[in-house]
Amino acid sequence: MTETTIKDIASAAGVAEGALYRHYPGKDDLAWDLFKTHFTSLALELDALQRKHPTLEAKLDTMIRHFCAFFDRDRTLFTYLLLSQYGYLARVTWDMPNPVQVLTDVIAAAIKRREVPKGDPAVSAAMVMGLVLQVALARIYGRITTDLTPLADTLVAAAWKVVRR
Amino acid sequence: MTETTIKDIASAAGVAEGALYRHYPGKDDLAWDLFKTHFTSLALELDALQRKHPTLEAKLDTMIRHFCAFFDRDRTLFTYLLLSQYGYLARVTWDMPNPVQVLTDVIAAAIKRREVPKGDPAVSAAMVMGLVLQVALARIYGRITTDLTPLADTLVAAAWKVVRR
Amino acid sequence: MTETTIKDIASAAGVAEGALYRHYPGKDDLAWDLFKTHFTSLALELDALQRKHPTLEAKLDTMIRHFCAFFDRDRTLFTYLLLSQYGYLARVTWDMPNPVQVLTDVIAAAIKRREVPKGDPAVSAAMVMGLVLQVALARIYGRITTDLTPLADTLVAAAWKVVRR
Amino acid sequence: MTETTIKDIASAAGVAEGALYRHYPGKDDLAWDLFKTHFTSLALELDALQRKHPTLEAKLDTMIRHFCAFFDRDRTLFTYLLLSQYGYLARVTWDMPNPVQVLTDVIAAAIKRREVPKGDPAVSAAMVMGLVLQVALARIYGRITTDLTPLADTLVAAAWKVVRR
DNA sequence: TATGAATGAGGCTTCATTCAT
DNA sequence: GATGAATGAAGCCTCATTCAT
Repeated sequence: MTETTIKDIASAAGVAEGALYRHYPGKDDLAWDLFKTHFTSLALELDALQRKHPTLEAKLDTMIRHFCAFFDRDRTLFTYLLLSQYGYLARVTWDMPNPVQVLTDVIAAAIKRREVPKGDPAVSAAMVMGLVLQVALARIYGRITTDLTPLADTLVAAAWKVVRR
Repeated sequence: MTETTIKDIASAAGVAEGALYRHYPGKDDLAWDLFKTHFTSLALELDALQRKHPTLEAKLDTMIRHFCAFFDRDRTLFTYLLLSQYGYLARVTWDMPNPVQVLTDVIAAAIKRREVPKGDPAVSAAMVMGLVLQVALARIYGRITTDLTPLADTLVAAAWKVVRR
Repeated sequence: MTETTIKDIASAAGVAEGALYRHYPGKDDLAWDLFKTHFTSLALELDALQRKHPTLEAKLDTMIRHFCAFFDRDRTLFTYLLLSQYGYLARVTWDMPNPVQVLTDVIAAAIKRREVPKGDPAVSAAMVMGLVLQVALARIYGRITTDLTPLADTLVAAAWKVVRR
Repeated sequence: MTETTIKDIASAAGVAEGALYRHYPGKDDLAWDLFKTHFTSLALELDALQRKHPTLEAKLDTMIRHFCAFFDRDRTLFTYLLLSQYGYLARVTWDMPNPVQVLTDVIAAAIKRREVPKGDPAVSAAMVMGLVLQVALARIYGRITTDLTPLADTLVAAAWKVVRR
């Protein structure tokens, strides 16, 4: 967020501006760290969840519900991640835990074991991701007024249809 | 774009900084006008296209193909719209032509004439929108290497499944 | 006036900005010329008037009445001269016709012919000048609501007392 | 002063440009505050002095001498106040301490107790003010070379004659 | 010769970063 | 270790001046 100043962040954190520089070399590092931490966490959580289920359908179900719950629980953080993603996606490296990658891998595995038909898993993953994120965005901008959790069934069903191609 | 300076914009436009102020009151107005102009155009184009077709399936088909073609033709502009949307979506008023609204209206009409089952058209529209935009984003960030047009069939099929619920 | 732009001046004069540069090398020259012209004129007028009268008392009378009439007739111009004087007084040279100098000379002559007692004529001239100008200023800023002409008697009487020391 | 830049002010104050914005919202506020502070102080000082004396003659005497001393002591500040007054007089409100108002009140009171004849006190105050200020101005522009204090007797005498009408 | 759009230097202001306390 | 005032680079904007039409 370029329109958020260090002063804002510091006072939100309840410390003085200078104190932040004891923990981070600069503003950008701070923001990137914030993004990376939660982006990574989310990926790890999703991955842990999907491992508990054998089929893609069940994996999608648990991951999407987690997403919805996360959104409804901490909208501020989710919004931050969503709105700042464009600034940071370019520096997400391949070795970093990554929600999109988790999704892609899960789909690729399902294709391999013929649970779903062939097709670029990256495309499927993007479609599923978009499905959910855009609904979240619609909620943020008030085009939808329901929380995301009540929509989870709809989203899961849609996602499943999409990956089955 | 906060990281784009007036100087950058001016030199990209081949004029001096001051010249921009003859056309726009300030930087923000310039950026907003740029966004609004193309955002509105896109909505009007999509609307004109959908009117030529009777069924939702055909309407989605033509609109999504238009999207893909737009993306492949002018990636720079599309990227600008996509990346700057978060900053401007909040000031899009209900009377402005709006791609999401076009999609929503089209789906609502299809529900009314029982072409597709009931369901919140705003949610369906968001899902379809997300489907396409996230694939575009994946292309921008290199997770997908194909152009969008070759993926149009896939996207249309996915969108159609999603709206049928 | 630093807060008056060339554009303002041009449109007030009913011409385009560029046209002014055909007559003046620059903005400053224009403003200085405007000041000098009227400043000089005023001095010449005052001088012509004072010559018609033999005594200092009569000279002051006619000059002050002229001042008052000028103020009441063209307040805009007078205000411009008054408010811009500080910016230009420094470049008024000794050979330029100058209202203060006229006043000073007139007083010096009266001292010489013993019409009034000795004393620095520059000080007397300043006092008389101030007497009148500050009342004009009070009028401009609304501390006084009468025009200046009705106050001429008062001003003349005051000025006369002041120069008699 | 439009020709004084923030940089000038800052370096004159021995700080960097940005530091000023911790104390003032903007350049104009800074200049206005500087003016207001000293304008007000002067009024309060003059008022305190005049209260110590019973007659208008004595009040004028002490106030004018104070003026002269102020001028001779801090010519830079006095010049600033004098030259910038035109820009700020318009925003001097009636409830602000004001040297001209002090003078006006003092004269009005003297009229009431019949120390001096009737007449608009605002006009008398303007004349006295002008008397002194114009001599100060003449000093600033070099038309007079004496300091003001040696001229105090002259100024007081002139002022007294003026208010007696 | 007049027009007014374009130029660009220079001013005001913001804010990430530093550093004395 | 924390604070927050000071720093100063860099951005936005204004406007005197130029110049193609």
